[in-house]
Amino acid sequence: MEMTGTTEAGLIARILAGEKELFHELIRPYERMVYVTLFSIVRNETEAEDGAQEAIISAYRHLASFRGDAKFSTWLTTIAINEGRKRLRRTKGAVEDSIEEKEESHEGDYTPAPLTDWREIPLEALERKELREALRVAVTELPGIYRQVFTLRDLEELNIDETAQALGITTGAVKVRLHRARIMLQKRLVPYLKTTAPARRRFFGRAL
DNA sequence: AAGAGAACGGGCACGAGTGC
DNA sequence: GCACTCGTGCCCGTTCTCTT
Repeated sequence: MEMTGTTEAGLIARILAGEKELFHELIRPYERMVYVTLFSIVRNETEAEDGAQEAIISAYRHLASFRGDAKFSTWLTTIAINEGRKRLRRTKGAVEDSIEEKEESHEGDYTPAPLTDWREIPLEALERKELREALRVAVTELPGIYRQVFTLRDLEELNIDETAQALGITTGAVKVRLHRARIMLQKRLVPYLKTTAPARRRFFGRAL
């Protein structure tokens, strides 16, 4: 997922200079990240796929406005988050940030077909299929503010600062939300983790 | 290779805000 | 007034980087 700054900056410059076909090369390493970010907000696969497409198109259209102050991935994540919030407002007809609320409508819509991305979580230690499924469900059921931080930080592996920038919150808030998200997940997954202590330690650290 | 300092991340205590 | 949620500030441990 990492690209060197020079290569990335060079690609962007060439795209802006007219080599539009290079945009695919620029965006490819981040496609999965955009989708997972969208999914963490809308919690609906179809909406996440559509939103990811829209976010990528939006990134292309607004590429000239990328100043390079932050990493491209952070900028792209912000676009994905905004797209997700827009879709959430549209589908719910509710106020912004209603993602914190219990989302009855989406819970009804949600189909639990496995996300490919979940197999790539640092869960090689979590051998049991049922545990992986339980974790996926547990994360899906986290309150929105915690789910977003957990997704960006622990699944997308953004650092604290990038996560804070993407969500428009302080680094302190990121740390606390992440800590609390892990504790919530821990409580939900205790029955599944009893026999996988090493995995528990690796994934949840001292929270367990 | 070893030590020093910086950077980063985790976690706790505390206070503010909110709903009952 | 109390319980609960949330964010801020601070401290501590770990990892990384630089210097000798």
